[in-house]
Amino acid sequence: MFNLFAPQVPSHLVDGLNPPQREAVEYRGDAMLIIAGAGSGKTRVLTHRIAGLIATREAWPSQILAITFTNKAAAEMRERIGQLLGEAVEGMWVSTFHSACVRILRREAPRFGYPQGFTIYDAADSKALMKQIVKALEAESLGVTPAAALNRISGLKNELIDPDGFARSIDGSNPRDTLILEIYRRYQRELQRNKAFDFDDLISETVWMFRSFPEVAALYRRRFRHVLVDEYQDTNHAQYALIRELTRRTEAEHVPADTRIELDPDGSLPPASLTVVGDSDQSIYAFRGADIRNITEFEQDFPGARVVLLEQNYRSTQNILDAANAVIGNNFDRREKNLFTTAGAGAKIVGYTGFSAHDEAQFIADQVHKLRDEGYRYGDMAVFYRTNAQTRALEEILIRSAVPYKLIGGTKFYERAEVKDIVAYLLTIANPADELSVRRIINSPKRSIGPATETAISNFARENDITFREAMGRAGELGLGPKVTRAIAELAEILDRAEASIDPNRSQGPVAVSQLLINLLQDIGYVDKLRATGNPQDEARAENVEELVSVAKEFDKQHPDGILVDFLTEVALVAAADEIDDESGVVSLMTLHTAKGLEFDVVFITGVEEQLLPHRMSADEPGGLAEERRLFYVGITRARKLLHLTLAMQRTTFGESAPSLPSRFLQEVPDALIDWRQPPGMPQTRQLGSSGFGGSARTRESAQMPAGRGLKGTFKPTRENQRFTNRVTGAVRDNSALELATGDRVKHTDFGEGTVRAVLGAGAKRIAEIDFDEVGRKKLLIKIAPIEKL
DNA sequence: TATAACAGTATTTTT
DNA sequence: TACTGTTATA
Repeated sequence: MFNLFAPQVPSHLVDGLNPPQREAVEYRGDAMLIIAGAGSGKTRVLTHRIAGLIATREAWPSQILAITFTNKAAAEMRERIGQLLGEAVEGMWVSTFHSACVRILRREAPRFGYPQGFTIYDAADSKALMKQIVKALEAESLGVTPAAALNRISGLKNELIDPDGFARSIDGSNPRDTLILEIYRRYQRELQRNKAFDFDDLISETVWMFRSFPEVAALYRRRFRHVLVDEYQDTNHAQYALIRELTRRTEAEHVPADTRIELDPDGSLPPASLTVVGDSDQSIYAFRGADIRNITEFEQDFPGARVVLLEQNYRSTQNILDAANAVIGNNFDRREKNLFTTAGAGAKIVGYTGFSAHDEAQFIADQVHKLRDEGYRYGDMAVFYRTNAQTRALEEILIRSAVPYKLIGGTKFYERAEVKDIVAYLLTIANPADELSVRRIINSPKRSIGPATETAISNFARENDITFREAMGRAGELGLGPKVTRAIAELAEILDRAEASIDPNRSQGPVAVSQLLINLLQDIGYVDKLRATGNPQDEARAENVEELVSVAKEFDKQHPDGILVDFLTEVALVAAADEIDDESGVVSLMTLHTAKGLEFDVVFITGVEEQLLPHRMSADEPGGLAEERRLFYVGITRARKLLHLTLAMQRTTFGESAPSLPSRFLQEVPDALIDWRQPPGMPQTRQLGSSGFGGSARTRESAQMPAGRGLKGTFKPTRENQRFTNRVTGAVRDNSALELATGDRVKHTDFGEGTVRAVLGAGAKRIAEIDFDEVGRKKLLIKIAPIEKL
């Protein structure tokens, strides 16, 4: 037997670890699977393991590739390793799958006929492209929408099935499949023509590249001797294949000549060591092609792999863990695992049923204020929801209640039209072949270049076998009117100038990204035109554009040698969770998916209702319900000290209000663990059943709750519902002129009459603290509160 | 070509 | 509700 343990990992890297954690840090071998329950200290194990490899000189930093789920997690891991080693580590790759692949692809781009500045299409870009194709093929009449086609193609790419492979797998008798195939072919052709990759391509094309160029793969295999992958349960087949390619043995014929690593007797380069960390119970991305088998079959895939189980939880109280264990225990077909802690029972889980989504939100706002008074910071609290649509009511109430918050994800900064416009300019400059981006900017700001003109340019380009962008440079030959010709020529010149200014061979050296952006904005007059309208929305847009300039400035500061494509890569790959700023003292709002990997002292899981959690759409997907349950489990296990489960009796979708039922998952949480501030179900119903809502504890695997004694039948918006004291609406009014003083009596549209206790802040941010006669103390933003002085 | 008005449809989750 | 796409009109 070889010595499978490290030559003395320094004690400060293993002290204080429990035995399995310690094993995970010290084990040496080709493959290790760390099954890490929620909160079991896996980040610690991973960072200590990497630091150990470097400290013992078993590996140079540059021989390490660590894959995380978000860029933020990557940055944190890098920093923690630096702290453990007492110095910053250079040359180590810590990044997401996508970032790592972009890096490789850009470096190797010339080998497969792509420019280094190739464009990365985000979901919206892909959709725009797909819309054109679907329209051209009239596919919609056959029931193939752009979204459906993209979904299908994404699935294929995740499975590493290219158009030819797909062609082989279908029998041709299914017209729908034949159509999808044609769409897939055209879609890839367009991407190729635009010199662009979509998100899925980043992974799959890297795999293809490695397979087509074994000598290139060998370079990376030689370099990365230790590969570590976090959140392994959420890897899809393409990502799995990528890992396999990287950790494969390199045959002697492909081993680079100048290799200084010790080779095996047959001249081959032994495989790199692989460490993966994951938890099947937290797999929530099956819809995106994540394949749980990657983790469940790891031991077959990598014979001799060591498996380490981390079950001790260092995050949550026992009550929270009991709830989590009970819920996830309802998923059959899983490896038994029970989280435990020595932290003590802790507070009970708080339950609350609102009359409406606004009412639910009001409870959260009140609770946030109360907990803040008890010493929790805003930044230690988070609100989770299943769908982004739920944010509306939450935001309305939080604003009105003066709760500082930040939406994580959702309609992101980079998805705003004006920001996309400017980014499209930069994309055009980096990759003139990207016609999608050129077309996006050609008439924005308005230049009187309409569809007819665009077609003319496009035709001219085709006839002369040049790109759309090149055709613009020959505007004079298009035979268009003088005004339009000048507009096109002018834009082409602006772009030429911008391209020239970042030419690395330029005598003064290339201009910084932020300077490029500033010059460009000057040239096109984008901001000025927005400001000129006097429309407050356009003012907000102008501010967003300026925000982008600050982002570029910050980028220049962080990466003094960074070039435009680096900036664009960063922009293309920002993840929702990357936005979280730990220092800012505000409550975080995010989806349950975004919450993965994070933790907060205080957590609110909202909308714990049938049709929402589990979501209605999951009902007819195989395994959908189990995945929803894992999502709920992920949410529960984010909480360190205090967990809230909230729901509403009725919820508005599409502007239509409909009654909702408590989630079946609520029944899975032992009654004794929940302190219901406002239980679901009617008072009468409550006396009948033990768990507080209609029906037995029997859980059906259908989307509907047992109808018999469910709320649906008994619920009427009448007298019975009077017990919902906070019947909150989203009402606001402009109250900026209202002067309030302590002791004033006021009347609020939702809360009734009350007495002002205190007025805090100044100007637009004045906040009144009011004791309402019926519903207790509330904080309100005076500017928009629907109150009047009595 | 640009804009306004209207009708129809869509919300699951995301790198 | 809110956004997108289509159509009518300036």
